Amino acid sequence: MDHSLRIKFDKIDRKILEILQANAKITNAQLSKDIGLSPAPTLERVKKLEQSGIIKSYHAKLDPEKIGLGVSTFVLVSLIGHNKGNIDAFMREINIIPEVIECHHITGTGDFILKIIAKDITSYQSLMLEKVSEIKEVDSMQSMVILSTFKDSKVMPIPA
Amino acid sequence: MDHSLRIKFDKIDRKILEILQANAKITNAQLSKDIGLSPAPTLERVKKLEQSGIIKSYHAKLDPEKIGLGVSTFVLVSLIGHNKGNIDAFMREINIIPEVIECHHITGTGDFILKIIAKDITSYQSLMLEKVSEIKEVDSMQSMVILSTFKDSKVMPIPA
DNA sequence: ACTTTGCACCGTATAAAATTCTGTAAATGC
DNA sequence: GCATTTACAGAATTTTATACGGTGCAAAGT
Repeated sequence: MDHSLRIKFDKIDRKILEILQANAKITNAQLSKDIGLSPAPTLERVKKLEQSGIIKSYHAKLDPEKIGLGVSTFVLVSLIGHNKGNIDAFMREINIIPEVIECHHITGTGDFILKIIAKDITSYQSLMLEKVSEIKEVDSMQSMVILSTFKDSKVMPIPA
Repeated sequence: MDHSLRIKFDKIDRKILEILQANAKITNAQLSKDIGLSPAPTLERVKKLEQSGIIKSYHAKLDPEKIGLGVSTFVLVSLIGHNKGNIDAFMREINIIPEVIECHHITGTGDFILKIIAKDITSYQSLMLEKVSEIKEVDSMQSMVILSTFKDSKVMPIPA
């Protein structure tokens, strides 16, 4: 059974999605020009894409450096047990740490991969020691510090 | 020398940034209410944050499943050489692959970590075989398939 | 201590944008 | 072929963003 309801969208919708991923602040008038429709049906399509959940939300992207966030990392985490209870407990703890931006359950080496952002190495260290490694379900961790980011695209390629 | 020009912003600006990260589509009127100012200076602050580069851009977040993107992965990549020429060549190749959403240079096990998104396992496989592993600077790769995503916050914590 | 300057704010007016409404044409189903 | 539905355009309306003018406060200088 397929829970993720397949909503259909055509070539025009795809173009709308591409444009809004790259630039959410475009006016409806400009968007309508770009896709070759009048404003009314353009807006109608956007609303439909929002209501159907294809467009989930809109976000401002900030410059981490300029807001004083100098350290970003990926952390591979192994749990002591792999049962659902442990995973749920871990998730709950992770969710209340704002510095943990992402948390994915993965195959391979570890069990989870986290993306963490902090002010500097010092605050990163205390975050890890006092918060993350204090979670009792956590067995081992391996940090990968981001030296530089070459690509950080907010535009997903939409299959035909 | 500090290239990342430290722009100063106060408590109100911080609140604006938090709100716009979580919801970029908020109206200026509502935003002004939330922060306790009138619309005019609120807009002024937002514009300043945009011009200073603290706010880089605005993006629509889509539901990957609903646009037919069922497979997301992190890939650790080691290069054959670690000199600048090799890294630049690798970056150029990576940049033209739309399925590679992110590319970070990291410390630790590998040299790079990529985030890749694809339609299904089949298309992921052919992407990896025909595009990524064809890049001649690539030595080894290790894929971690995302089974599920528990947290994907677009809100960074802003240090005081 | 007083003045001056500059900045951040507010209320209002204007311009632009989003949204709604109405009618029309094309596509779909019977 | 006719009825029904869907998607569209153009115009009217409402909402929102933006620009302007004036006010108070705080910091800097005298």
